[in-house]
Amino acid sequence: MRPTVIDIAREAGVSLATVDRVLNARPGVRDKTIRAVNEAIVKLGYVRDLTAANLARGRSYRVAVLLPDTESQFIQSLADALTEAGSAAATSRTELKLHRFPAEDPHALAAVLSTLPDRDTVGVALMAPETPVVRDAVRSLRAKGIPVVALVSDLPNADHFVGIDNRAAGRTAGVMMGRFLGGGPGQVMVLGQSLLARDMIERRRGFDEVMQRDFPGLEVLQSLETHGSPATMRQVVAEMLANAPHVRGIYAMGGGSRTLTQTLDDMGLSGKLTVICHELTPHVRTALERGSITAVITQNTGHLARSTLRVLRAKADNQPLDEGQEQIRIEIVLRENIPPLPDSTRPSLDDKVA
Amino acid sequence: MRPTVIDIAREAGVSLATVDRVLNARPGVRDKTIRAVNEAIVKLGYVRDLTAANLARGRSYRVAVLLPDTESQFIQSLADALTEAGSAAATSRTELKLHRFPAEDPHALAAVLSTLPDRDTVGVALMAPETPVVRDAVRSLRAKGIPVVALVSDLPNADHFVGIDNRAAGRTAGVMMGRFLGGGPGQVMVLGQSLLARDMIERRRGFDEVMQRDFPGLEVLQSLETHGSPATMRQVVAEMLANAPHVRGIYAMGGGSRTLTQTLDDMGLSGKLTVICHELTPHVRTALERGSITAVITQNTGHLARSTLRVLRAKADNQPLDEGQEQIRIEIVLRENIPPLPDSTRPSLDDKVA
DNA sequence: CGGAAAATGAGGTACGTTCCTCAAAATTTC
DNA sequence: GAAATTTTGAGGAACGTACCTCATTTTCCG
Repeated sequence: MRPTVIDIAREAGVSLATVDRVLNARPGVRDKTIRAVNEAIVKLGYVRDLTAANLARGRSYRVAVLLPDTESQFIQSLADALTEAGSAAATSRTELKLHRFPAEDPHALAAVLSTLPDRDTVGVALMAPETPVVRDAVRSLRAKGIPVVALVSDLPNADHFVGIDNRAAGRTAGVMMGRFLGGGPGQVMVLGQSLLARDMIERRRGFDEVMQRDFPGLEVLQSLETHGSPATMRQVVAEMLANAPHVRGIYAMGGGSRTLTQTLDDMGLSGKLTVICHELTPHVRTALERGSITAVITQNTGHLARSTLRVLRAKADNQPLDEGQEQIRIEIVLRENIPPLPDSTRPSLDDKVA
Repeated sequence: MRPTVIDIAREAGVSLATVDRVLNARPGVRDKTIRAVNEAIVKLGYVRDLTAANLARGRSYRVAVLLPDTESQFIQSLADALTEAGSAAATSRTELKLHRFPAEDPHALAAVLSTLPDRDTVGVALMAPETPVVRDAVRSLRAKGIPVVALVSDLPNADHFVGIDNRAAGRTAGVMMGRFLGGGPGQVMVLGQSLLARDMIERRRGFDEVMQRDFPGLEVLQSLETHGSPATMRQVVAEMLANAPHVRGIYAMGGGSRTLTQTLDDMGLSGKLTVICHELTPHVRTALERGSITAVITQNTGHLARSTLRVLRAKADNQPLDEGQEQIRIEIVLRENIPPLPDSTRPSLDDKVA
């Protein structure tokens, strides 16, 4: 059997109360006694049973996640993943509340944030651009002792960032583009919804870095902003393709992949260009299968969601993180390694619904 | 507050004992009563507190993992990951025992397996080739109600497989090779330690599939077996390169990447060929950075380890799996997206060691 | 309708920890 | 060495669930 606090008390020759004081760093214990207890802990290899501890503490983790209400498949998929991770975590005293806020209204966001402390929320995850309002709201939460996690797009004053290294993601897109085009010659188009968000800037920087250094034979054209509007996208792409006769690749840094592939389809260019984009949404999946998108740089929303919960819980408990586990991978998806949609086919030992 | 069994009892108008019988599927309750309880559960949104349940059950998960004692960096990294995952899981009543067995001696393996039931092990994970001895051992464990998980290389009679889809991995390697070589012309060499293990066979199959279908301009040479011996590897590669003048790419399906890059270095070919291999070991990492390996298809050992534990626990509890989470990704690593080695740099709310 | 069988209730103990109170012992201070 | 202070001990209640026993009620069957 695993040793319990009682074993520690016996081994250290002290009472249970004292062991408890040491374990929970409560005052009123002599150094000498603390040492004795710690030695017993080491000697017996005691490991605190967190499930029992949480039960006794009556601790439960109320966590809030705030996402913009943009109608993007990626955000939708992230929201779904969060909801699922939340309900899976319900069995372990964790409760996740998902809020959506109007993307263009930072004040609405701030308003939601300010109500959280009342409902004893132990942590907040936030996907939002870095505006002064957001920055202040984050600061104020942290001042109240509530940890804040930045989701997908980093916020420098958050406690932790859950998402990929976007600079590296841009570099990865760069190598793929460069190698797939055989190093040149040719031109490459770069598209982005908005060139202001931190993640876009970093992707572009990483992409350029690699293209300049490793593929000087390829000319990277100026970034085009599409503002999330299908019409703009269509117009901008058509114009560019008309003016730049040697375009062989397109790097779509974020969003709008649906409109992009449709535009290319309409122009009869589908499959003729090397197209690299971000986020493996359902639509991008089929585009990959059809061959109208060549490669996708993506981050797994399930992983993002679970990591968010784990990190918030760890922060709430002031426990260290398993950095390796929280490192969100930059995944490269080609037609040949599209992750299968989950479905289980294995026989089980026993099929009763427990 | 979250509803508890007591609330359910009150709501359903039955006693606590009855609720308990329903929750734990014990006999002696009328259908009508079962229905009433379940309605109360739904109505109040009751979620069983697993931490309390496990505590009450006195349940603890003793899990055994068996790895061959091969001195491969991949296996070493897997062993490390398992040990780490094991100690992280210790706080939640899980105990992992790691066994190593002589790779060429299936009987030693069987011997270890047969001792496990005595020590009330609730599940076993196993990385081993599919021999008759192993097959029987697995069958016998399952007959005793102990779930068995196949690690890295699949065993058809296991309860679950933790690892990547090796056929898809081979296909992925194929597309990368094909595209990086611009579709041809040229020759591609394929190396494997042993062409008998299930994972190797599947990788080869996937690779060929893609090469034949999508890159007919590239000639894939016959697979070469290296048997894990550096000398053989060296000889085989040298011979092949001498006989096949148009080799532009090498696909190393498993193991021996260290010897391979060294051989290429010695021959002055480093960086001149497109080399794709498997598993991001420390050595492969540096080879990627130096440019002597072009791309790596890998599976994350941390993920493998954690998934193994989660799956075994779920199987032991007869609970459903989160298929999405247990899906091990086929990761593509290039020089530009090498995952950073973990190190934390964020400021924390508070630095005390809790 | 009576008796047997099945279903339910009441109550208790246990899991390993937290956190509390109050008393007793040890140590420090003057 | 007595008083003040600090440290320690003993014990108990609680967290939410599991699982046990024994008594009581309800239902079923002939």
